[in-house]
Amino acid sequence: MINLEFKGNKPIYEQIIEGIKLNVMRRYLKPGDAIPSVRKLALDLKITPGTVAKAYQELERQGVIETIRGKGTFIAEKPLIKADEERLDAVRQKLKSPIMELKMMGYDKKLLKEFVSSIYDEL
Amino acid sequence: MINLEFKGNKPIYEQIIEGIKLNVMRRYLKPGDAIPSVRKLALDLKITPGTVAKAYQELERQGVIETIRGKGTFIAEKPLIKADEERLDAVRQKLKSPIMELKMMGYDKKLLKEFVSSIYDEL
Amino acid sequence: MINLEFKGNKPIYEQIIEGIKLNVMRRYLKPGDAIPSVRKLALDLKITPGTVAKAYQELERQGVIETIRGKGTFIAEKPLIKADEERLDAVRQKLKSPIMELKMMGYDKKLLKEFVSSIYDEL
Amino acid sequence: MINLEFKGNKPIYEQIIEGIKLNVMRRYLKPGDAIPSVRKLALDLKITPGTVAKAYQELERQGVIETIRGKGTFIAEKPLIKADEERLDAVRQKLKSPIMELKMMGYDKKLLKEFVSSIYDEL
DNA sequence: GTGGTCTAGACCACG
DNA sequence: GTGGTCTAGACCACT
Repeated sequence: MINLEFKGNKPIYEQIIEGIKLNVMRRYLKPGDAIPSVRKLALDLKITPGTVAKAYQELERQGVIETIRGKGTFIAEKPLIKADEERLDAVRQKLKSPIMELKMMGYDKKLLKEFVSSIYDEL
Repeated sequence: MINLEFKGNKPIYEQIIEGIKLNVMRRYLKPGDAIPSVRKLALDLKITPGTVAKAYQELERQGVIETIRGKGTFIAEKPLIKADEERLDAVRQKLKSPIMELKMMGYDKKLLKEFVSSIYDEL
Repeated sequence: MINLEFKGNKPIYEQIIEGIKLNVMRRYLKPGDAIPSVRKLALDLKITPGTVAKAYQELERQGVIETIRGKGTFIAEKPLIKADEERLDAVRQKLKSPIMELKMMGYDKKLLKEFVSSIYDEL
Repeated sequence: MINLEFKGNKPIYEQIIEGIKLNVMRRYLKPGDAIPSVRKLALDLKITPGTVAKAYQELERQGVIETIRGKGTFIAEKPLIKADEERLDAVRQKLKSPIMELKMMGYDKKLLKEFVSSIYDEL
């Protein structure tokens, strides 16, 4: 369900966050669905529970999942993230540097659009 | 010439790298131009020379600048970064996560393209 | 495991790089094997961790080793260096001057080949 | 007569040394021939006289050239370098690291020999 | 003057 | 525990 890449700089817990989000976007996980417990997912992914817990905390903070004490963890009713100004700006910052690299590689606006489109479709 | 953000978690040396690239893209720095010496830029930015040196070394590795022993550092004749497959893949990975966030916010492909276009134009 | 020569003018971090490569070539270190942590190797070699870190980063850039965040550093699955044109040209440049010296000493092609063969076998 | 490469790590004075030696090996400069004065060569190469002086000093130390006070500098009668143990060992050391890189690139002994042969022929 | 290397410490995020 | 980053100094070779 989630593929981890241990080499590379991306923190494991962030990969879990994105993995869950990907499952939501692809409708493999729907609002109300249960997701594995911290312990179970940790076992499946062969990592320590602390790392999974960190990911779940962040997902809950973002409103993607909800934990119900004694019952488990579930996909939120509206797992969409609100596009508020602050969040958009953060995304803008994250996009800035790779787009700059593409520009340095000689990519014009058209090529850039195609490039991001192809990534969008893969999700 | 270069603005540093000490708060964020982006390493200072990376901010220097992007700052120089930005100056190159905006044609404030042209091929053959000298850039500030390691020590001078360190003084200007109020950081240690080692941090600037690290940034310059990475820029040289990428072919953006060239250092001439005992003389200084200069913008390369062709400060373009080679668009080899490996590098493109790295950029792809970097773009993936913010694009995913936009998708989670409900952005469709058209909005995404507009968004990245506006960032591209700012550079 | 690694012998350092502090007198010579060869940077310590380069000696570490070559030392690791030597261990890989001689199969003392195999793909997947862990190599000493930055701190441990620094203690062993009686140098500062920063110097070891610099060596490890360059080795990773060359694809010889891989670091896993929070876990350690390991020999890559395929610790071969890619023989792209750029790298071959760099090696060519490095070989040029010592070969010229041999020629000045009266070495002909046959002797030269024997000489480099004997070095190759030592590795 | 001598081509300098300002970018790249090789010191200018070493490039001069090798340049003179190359001219000797190719018989463009023969024993007894005069070579340019420090000042003239410095002007030609557009560098400072100190750098040329450093190169000439080293060449004289190696017995390749001879300075006659008030008359100028000349190619020695026997500009061959003696192949003593010490010097051979130094060359061996210099060859070691690039040969190791070739081995890491997958070069076998046969390929290595061809590689050095081609360099030898270029000189 | 220049950049390159190294030391001896420190703090941080990650697992 | 791990590696990554940064500081505040120092010494070196080169031009």
